[in-house]
Amino acid sequence: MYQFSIPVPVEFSYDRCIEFLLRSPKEILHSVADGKVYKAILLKDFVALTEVGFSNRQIMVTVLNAGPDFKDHFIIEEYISQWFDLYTDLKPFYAMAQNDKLLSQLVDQFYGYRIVGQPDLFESLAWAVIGQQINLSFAYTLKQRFVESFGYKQVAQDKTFYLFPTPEEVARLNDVDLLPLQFSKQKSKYVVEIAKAFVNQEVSKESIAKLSFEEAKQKLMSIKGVGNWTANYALMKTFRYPNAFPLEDAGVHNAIKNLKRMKTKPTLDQVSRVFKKYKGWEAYATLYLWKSL
DNA sequence: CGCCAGGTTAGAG
DNA sequence: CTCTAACATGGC
Repeated sequence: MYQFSIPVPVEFSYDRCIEFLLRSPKEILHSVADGKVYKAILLKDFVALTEVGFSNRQIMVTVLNAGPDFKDHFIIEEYISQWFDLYTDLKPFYAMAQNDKLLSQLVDQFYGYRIVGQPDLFESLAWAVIGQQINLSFAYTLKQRFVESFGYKQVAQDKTFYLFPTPEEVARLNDVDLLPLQFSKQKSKYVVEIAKAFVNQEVSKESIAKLSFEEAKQKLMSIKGVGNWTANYALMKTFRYPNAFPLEDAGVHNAIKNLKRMKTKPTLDQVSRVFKKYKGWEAYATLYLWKSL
């Protein structure tokens, strides 16, 4: 095995991020045991089976199936840094949120909680589409079936590691494959459309990373099935824009309704008005509002 | 049984 | 540009 560590910012709580990783028992792309996370990470010609722990303010990484001469550890370091959003400086966000009625208590209570994301763009978009307009529990059921059916599986050291299906694999699918998993026709079509966009090289993480925020959003929304909510979800979870904002998100609406003790959910216009205060930090405001639910 | 869920699209006004 | 119906199925 091969071990290395990653230092973390002061404003980082490993425990809060683990809480998020534990939010569904049906999660299949990682497992948590004894405070450690187990996840398969795809490199160019190697599936790294990693164990992630935390001590002395450092993320401790063990690549279970690599030798001491392992050369690609920096790729895994980059992946994990993106996964836990270690590059974002949260000081300005906390300074703003401390004085905000809706957020002050939340940022105090969940200090150091970061947007645990998806460094893989296809996974991010496909997962967002899977979660469109259905409850989270059912969304995890669909994801579990999808990954078990079309993803990569490897068992090692008593644990099962899965990789999300690749665009190449998903581009070959259609209704006949996905309807039995209880995807709707619409969801099935969208997921395959997205996969094809990757295979056609119409979109890729690298090419979209070069664009501006607005251009990236438009590019993502040009894919059928990717609307404003999904595009912003990916901009937040994959590209790490702190100003990405899924305006239509039902969770955000419910959080505002609860915190402001409203009788009904706010209109999109009211949500926009609330978020005016969070300009530049919409993604993190969203995260902490979600956490309030 | 009814309402809602981490929405999107196409079409009408 | 904004509003609406249709999509579609489980969770509670």
